[in-house]
Amino acid sequence: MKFTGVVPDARQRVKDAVAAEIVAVARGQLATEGGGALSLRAVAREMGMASSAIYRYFASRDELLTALITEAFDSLGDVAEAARARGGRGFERWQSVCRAIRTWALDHPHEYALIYGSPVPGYTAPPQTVEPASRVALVMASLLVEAQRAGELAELGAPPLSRAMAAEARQLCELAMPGVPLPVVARSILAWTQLFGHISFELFGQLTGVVENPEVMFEFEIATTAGLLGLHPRESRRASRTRGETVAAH
Amino acid sequence: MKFTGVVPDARQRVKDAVAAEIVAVARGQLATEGGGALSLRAVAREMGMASSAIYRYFASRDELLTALITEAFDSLGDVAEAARARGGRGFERWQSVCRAIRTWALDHPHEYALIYGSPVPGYTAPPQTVEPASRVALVMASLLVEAQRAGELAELGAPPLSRAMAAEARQLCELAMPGVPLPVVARSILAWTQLFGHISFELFGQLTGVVENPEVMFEFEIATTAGLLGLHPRESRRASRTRGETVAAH
DNA sequence: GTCTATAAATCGATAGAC
DNA sequence: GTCTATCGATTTATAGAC
Repeated sequence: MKFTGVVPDARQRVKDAVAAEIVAVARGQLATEGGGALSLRAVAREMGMASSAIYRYFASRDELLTALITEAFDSLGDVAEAARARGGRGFERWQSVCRAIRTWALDHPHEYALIYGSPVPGYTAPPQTVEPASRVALVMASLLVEAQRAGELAELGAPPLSRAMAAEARQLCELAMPGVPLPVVARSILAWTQLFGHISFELFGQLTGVVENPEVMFEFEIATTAGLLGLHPRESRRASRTRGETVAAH
Repeated sequence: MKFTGVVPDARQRVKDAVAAEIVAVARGQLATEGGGALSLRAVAREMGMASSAIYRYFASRDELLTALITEAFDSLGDVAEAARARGGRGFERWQSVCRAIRTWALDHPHEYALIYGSPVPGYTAPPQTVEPASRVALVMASLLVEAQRAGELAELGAPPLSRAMAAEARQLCELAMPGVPLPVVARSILAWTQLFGHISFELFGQLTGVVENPEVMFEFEIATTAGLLGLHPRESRRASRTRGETVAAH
């Protein structure tokens, strides 16, 4: 009943389990200390280990931080992909994904702060974090690609993009949103920064005293940015298509 | 030529000057350490003082942090108000203020991170920071109030707000934007979170690999959100007013 | 109002025994 | 693979001399 070689053996599995527990404890300390003050010793203390033992699993504090960051991005990516999978079509799916992202952020405020807040001073994220970090954005991009294919994107009647902006949009279109009209690509970046702008403001306390109920505001923002993209709720899609809506943009 | 009593005397002026220098040195250290790791001793070391001497000026680390935060908010508030003063009218002034805010952020990335990034763990901002923090938002609100008065706001033809969103907008309207139509008030919050969402993403590195030239993107976003508010560039104002533009919301 | 000295902690990382 | 011990640093904050 023992395996060696290709199959990870028991030794390796135990090692992985301990590493996972270290990350879990570190994640818990994120709440009280913040990412910048993450301490290997404190993690070891909480686990009842000697601080030096941690170095068998993570070569440095930065490496543990990297594990935390990729874990957070992957957790958010999972949630976004799950919301896409069960989110219906068109506007409803867009709404479902946006809500899922916000809910994840509210449920994991410190992990959100770690990946979308101020960068940890003295730490630079290694290239391995790029792929997990891009998952959420790719989910949103895929929604627009599929909506376009399904004919669910209303004509925008938007003013033409500036030459420079068109170049930006073209690049991103080829990279992640093939087939989507350039004005929609351009606006999708706006929707993206808007979405996370709201969440950051809500989570970091900038909305207190300004907005009574951030969720109400969030729903309004989802609907408005979706409208900017030509993603309309089912019942009003035909109406808005014939209206020929436009918004001035250089 | 000496005054005492109501007028701050020389002694007090010297004290204020030293306090200002402490804040200035601390501001410099923000760059390398980040707000969470701000150290009174490091400030004292750089100034050639004993660490204990700092306590004559700031009772604790948190108090120095508060000074840093209010200073940053005031600095940004000054810049925004100056941009409003010399920014022309309508769309051009909106553009001027948005650009000024972004420029300030790019010029003061660590102060921006301090006030708009992840909250410093274990620190809660005292009430005195609220007023400086609200200055930027009030500048943007005042632009809309004046544009409305001057008849520079195009009719939106926007879908009606949900009941809850209308209540939010009404409250904010009475608080900061009297006379501005509720749909514009609602969208102004969207524009606000969008603006800072872009800046945070740009500054915190979320745009790398996605947007080649963030400034191009920013200009597009300014134009688009301004359009959402009914603030159009001068030459196209009449055209867009007759188009009766709409965007689905709710 | 600035200094020295000190208390009582914290930290990352390494060496070497077992 | 975990331990003890250690190096060399860091920190906030206070006490008390001058």
